[in-house]
Amino acid sequence: MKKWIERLTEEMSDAFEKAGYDRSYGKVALSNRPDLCEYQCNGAMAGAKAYHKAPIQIAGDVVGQMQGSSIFSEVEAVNPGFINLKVSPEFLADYLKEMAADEQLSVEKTDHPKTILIDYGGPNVAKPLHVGHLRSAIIGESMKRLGRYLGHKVIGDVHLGDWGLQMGLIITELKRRSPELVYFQEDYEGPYPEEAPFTIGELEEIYPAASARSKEDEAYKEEAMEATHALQQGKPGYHALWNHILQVSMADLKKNYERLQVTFDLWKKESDAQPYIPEMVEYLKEKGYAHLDQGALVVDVQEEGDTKEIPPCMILKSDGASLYNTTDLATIVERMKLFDPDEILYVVDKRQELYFTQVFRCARKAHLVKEDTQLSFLGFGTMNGKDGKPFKTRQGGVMRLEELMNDICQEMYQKIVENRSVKDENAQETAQIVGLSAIKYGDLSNQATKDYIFDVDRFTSFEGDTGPYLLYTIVRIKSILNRYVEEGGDMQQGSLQVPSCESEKALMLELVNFAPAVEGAFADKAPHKVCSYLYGLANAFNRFYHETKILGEEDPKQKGSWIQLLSLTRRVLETSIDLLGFSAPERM
RNA sequence: GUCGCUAUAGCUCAGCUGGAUAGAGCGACCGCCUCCUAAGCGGUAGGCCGGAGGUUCAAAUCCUCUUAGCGACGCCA
Repeated sequence: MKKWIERLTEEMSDAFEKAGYDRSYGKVALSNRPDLCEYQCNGAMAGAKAYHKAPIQIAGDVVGQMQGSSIFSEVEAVNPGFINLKVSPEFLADYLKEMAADEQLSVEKTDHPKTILIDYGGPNVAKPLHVGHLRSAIIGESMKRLGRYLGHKVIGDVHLGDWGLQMGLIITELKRRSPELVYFQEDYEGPYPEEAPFTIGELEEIYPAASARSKEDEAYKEEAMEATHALQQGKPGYHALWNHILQVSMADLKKNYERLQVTFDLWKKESDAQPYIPEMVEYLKEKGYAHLDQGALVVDVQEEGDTKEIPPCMILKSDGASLYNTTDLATIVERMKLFDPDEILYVVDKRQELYFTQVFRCARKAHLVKEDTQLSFLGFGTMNGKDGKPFKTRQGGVMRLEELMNDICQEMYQKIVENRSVKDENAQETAQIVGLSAIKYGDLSNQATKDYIFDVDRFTSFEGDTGPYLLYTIVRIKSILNRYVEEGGDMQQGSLQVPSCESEKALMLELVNFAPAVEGAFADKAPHKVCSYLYGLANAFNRFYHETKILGEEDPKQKGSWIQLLSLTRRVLETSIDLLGFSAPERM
């Protein structure tokens, strides 16, 4: 079905054409003066120069062609040359009926489905998730859902960091604490125990301890580097330990991501890309893409037209060791081989932008990807505390994700309990749902690319532009619809009618904007566009709600129409929050 | 130093493919629960859109310069 705004524009373009002007001037846009009109067309002013006529004259000519339009009920030319439009109520109601009948709520699936691989995890094993991982997970998850809704094949990859010095550090610290373990005995030939010699809690304590020690003790650091190397060479005892670390850590990560309603299709890790490195390096050398510079193997990525110097992309360090770049490039090779994606999207901290520019250029230059494979970067800003500095715990340490979620959900629980007169057995569960909406909406409603202030008080205050407000709106609708059914109403009955009042029409006009909001959000990699749409829709509904006694309506036709409108509103709201990555409870 | 990002109401943020009177939320103030959840709704006050030039019939939006904050800039990831 043809998009709403396209239909309006088509009607307007026809009028321009009939009046003797180019139809390209007929572009219709949402009004920025809602007090005057619903939609507007500014084409008359744009065309004034080309036709050497006063804008108002052109506007008048066009308006003259639009009498009896079935799409617009009011058309008016005003100075200096605006064309103000109001949509015909019948046309609006008909469109919404189509929308309600459409599984996809009038969002068309793309004609050109792409395979898109999104990299939006990036946690390191053995380190707990902290708030730094929050944005990547939340934004990436939303992009994944948006892409799928639009018909793309989207693959989410957590891309675990499991291959750096951190592993050597943990092994070294374990050895220091429990040298008697079989993993450290040179003459031991296995088999190694099934059970890990540590819990996730211990692991999380071991890593920071090791990291701190390595900074003070040079010999210790040396040992850790050797352990890292030995692990990478496949030393059996270390490999067995690495496996334990991975298993224990992944189980914990999965639990945490699940709580965030963030799911990955792939749990690939840096180590998976390692086998691709030797061949890739050989290829880069052989084809002449890479050369030695100051002892390191690099690929030049400077391009004409650059306003600044882009340092070469380093493939191997001067000591011959691989580094992050190597792994990232090898990961691209691996992904191309396994999934042949049309696009790889990295959702990472924006400070890595230059780095990824280098990697992308290198991959493209060396033809590690196809000519038309897009490599894209969604760089997000820092999540700051109220003081404008990176978010910390009260003690000044790094805030663990689990801790943050517990705090917020606890806060939510208090509010729910305070608000309920009757005891709600599901209060804890509801608190989790509402808490998650607060966190996710709080994050996503800000532009991804900017730093933002995560103000716990604000997000837990539940007023205004927040996740809980949206959930509250949905719960309200659910409650009315449930009662309607309880009272013997039939949800299948009833047909949308022409709006009965101004606030109802406003609500209907909001509903129509669902498709462009979703499409725009995905195209611009900007989930906050869904948020602002959602907030506008919730506002429009609440206004309508306050003016209308839905269940008390005497006229069955009118009541049935409103029920249909509520049902559609609910679907749009619930679909939208699902695209953002959270859901609504039954009651709150 | 070079390059990039940011600057909009007291606070937190939208708006930036140029259009009419720059919008929300919070906070402040004033109203609204015999009625489907008041975690709601309506209203008032609050702005040289960092500054200066320029392009244009029209600039928060585009261009140049400038100030301030943040960030990135080969052997970390």
